[in-house]
Amino acid sequence: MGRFYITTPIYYVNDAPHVGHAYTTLNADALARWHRLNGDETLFLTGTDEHGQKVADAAAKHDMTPQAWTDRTSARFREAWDALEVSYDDFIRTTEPRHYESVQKFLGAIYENGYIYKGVYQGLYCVSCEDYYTVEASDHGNCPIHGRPLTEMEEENWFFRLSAFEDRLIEYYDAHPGFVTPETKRNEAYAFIKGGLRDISITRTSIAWGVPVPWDERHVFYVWYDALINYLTAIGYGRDDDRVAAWWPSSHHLIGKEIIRFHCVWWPAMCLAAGLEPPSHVQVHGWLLVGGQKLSKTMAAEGGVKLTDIAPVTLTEEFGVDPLRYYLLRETALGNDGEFSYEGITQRYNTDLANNLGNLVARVATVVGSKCAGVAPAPDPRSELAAIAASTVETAASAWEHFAPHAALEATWGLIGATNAYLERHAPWKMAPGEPVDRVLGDALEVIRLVAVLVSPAMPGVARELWRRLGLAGSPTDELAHESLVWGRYPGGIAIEKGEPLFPRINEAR
RNA sequence: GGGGCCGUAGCUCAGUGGUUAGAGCAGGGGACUCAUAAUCCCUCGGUCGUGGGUUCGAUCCCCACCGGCCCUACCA
Repeated sequence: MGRFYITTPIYYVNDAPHVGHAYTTLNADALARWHRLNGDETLFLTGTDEHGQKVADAAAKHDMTPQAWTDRTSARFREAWDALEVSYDDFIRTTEPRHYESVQKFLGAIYENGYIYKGVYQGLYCVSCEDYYTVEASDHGNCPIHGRPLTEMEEENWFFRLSAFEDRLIEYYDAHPGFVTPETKRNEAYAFIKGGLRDISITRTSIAWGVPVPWDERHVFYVWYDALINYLTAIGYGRDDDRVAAWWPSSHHLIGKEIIRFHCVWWPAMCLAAGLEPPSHVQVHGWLLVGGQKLSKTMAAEGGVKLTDIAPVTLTEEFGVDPLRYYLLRETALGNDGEFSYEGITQRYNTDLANNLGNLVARVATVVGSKCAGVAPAPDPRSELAAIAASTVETAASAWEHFAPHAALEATWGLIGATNAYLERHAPWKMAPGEPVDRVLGDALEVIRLVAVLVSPAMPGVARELWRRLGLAGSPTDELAHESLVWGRYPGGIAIEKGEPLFPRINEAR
C-alpha cells in the first residue's frame, strides 16, 4: 500500500467539455479507482485553466468579468465529470487564491535561483494565438494556424533559462527509464532535448488576465507557465511543505500527446530550477480519431466531424454512462491513437456487454431460479474456474499497475468467456436439482462477484448493480482487492435477483 | 525547412532477429435451447506498404521510395 497521485491536464475553459477531455479524465478516474481499491492513499486531481487573453476576450464579449465568466464555464466541466461518475478528489481552478500563491512562490524560487532574466522578445506575432512565430514556422509570413498576417513586434519579457537544463534533463531521463511512458513518447521527448533547448519567454505585459509577476508588477505570467504549476498547488506547494513531500514522489501526470513538450521538457526543467525533483511519471496517451459513418453523417455539416464536436452527454443518453466509460477504456490502448466511432461503441456494447456479460448474468439467474428456487448456491473451492480467475486477477492487476486499462478489461472478459464455456460444458439446466447443479451455478455466481469487483474502476454503476443482484450487502469496493479478489468469497444461501437485462441489445443499424 | 510516428487477416489492433505470424469482431459450418435471435465448438482468411541492403536467416535491423498522420515551442 502506498500513495497514488494522478492528474489530468487542466482544461481550457473556453472549450466545451468533449469526448477528448472525457477520454483523459475517465482513464485517470479508472486508475484512481483501482488504486483506492488496493488501499493506496489516492489523490485524483483535475480542473480548469482560466487565464489568458482569449478568456478575457470571451468574457468581454458576454459583457462579464473574466472571473464571472470562468465561474460559469468552469462549472460545465464539473457538471460533465459528475455526470460521468468521475471521482476526482480535488478540482482546481487557476483563478483560485491558493494557485496564485503557489505560482508566485514557485516562480519566485526559480527567479531567486537565477534562472529567470529580462530580455527583449522580437518576432512575428499572431494576435489570435497571442504568440510569436519564427520565420521558418510561419506560413510565408502568415500565422500557420489562423492564416492571418503576422505583425512584427517587440516586447520586453522575462525569460526562463531552459537552455541551462539540457544536461540535467538528460541525466534525469537516463536515471529514470520509466519517467515517460510509453517508450516511443519518451524517445520523442528525449530526442527533442538532445536537439538543444532555447530559452522561453514566460511573461506578458500586453495581457492583464493572469497571475502577476511578484517582482515586476507590469507583467503577468504567460498561461502555460502558471498552468503547469497547478499540480503543485493542489498538494500545497508554498503552503504545506510536508504535504508536498508526501505526495510529489507519487505523482503521475496523464496527458495527451500534443502536450508532451510542456510536460516532458519544460515542466521537469522548471521543477529542477525551483529546486524540486521532477514529477515521477508522465503517462502519454494518443488521440481518438473520429471514424465510421454515423458520426460523420449526422454530425458534420461540412467537412469532417471533429471529436471536439461531440459532447459526452449525448453519448450517455444513448448508451448509458457505464457503457461509454467501458468503450473508451477498452477500445484503445493508452498511448496509442484510437478510433472513435458510433459503430465501434455499438459493437462493443452488443458483444462485450450485452452478449457476454449481460447474458451470462441473465442465464445464471434464470437457472438458479428454476433449479435452486432462486437461492444462490456457494461456489466450489476447487472449481476449475478458480485457477482461471486467479490468473485473470493477476493479469488485470498488473495491467492496471502499468496504466493499461484496456488490458485489464480484456483479461476480465477472458474470464467471462471461460465461464460461458464452463456452463455450456456442464449444462446445469439439463441436470436434476442437487449438489452438482449447485456447484456449477455457485461457481458462475462467484465469477460474477469477481467481475463486479474487477470492472468497478471502469463501470462503477454496473459493479454496484451486479453486487445488488447477487444479494450481497454493501458495495463491491468495500473490501480491498486483496481480500475481495480471492476465489470462494461468495457465501451463497442468499436470494438473488433476476432483474431486467443489464444491457438491452441495441438492434438496427441506425 | 527541421523532427517524429504509422502502414500486419474484410475491420480494429497485438507481436517477435530464427521451426507452421496471433486476438477480438465480421464471414462459413456445426452443437445447444438456461439465456438479451444470446452461448459453445470448429473453420475460412495475411507475398506482415514497395524496392534494395546487412545476415546462415528479417515482418522485426539499415537505406530509399510510396501512402496516411503528428509536432515545430498554448486545442484531451
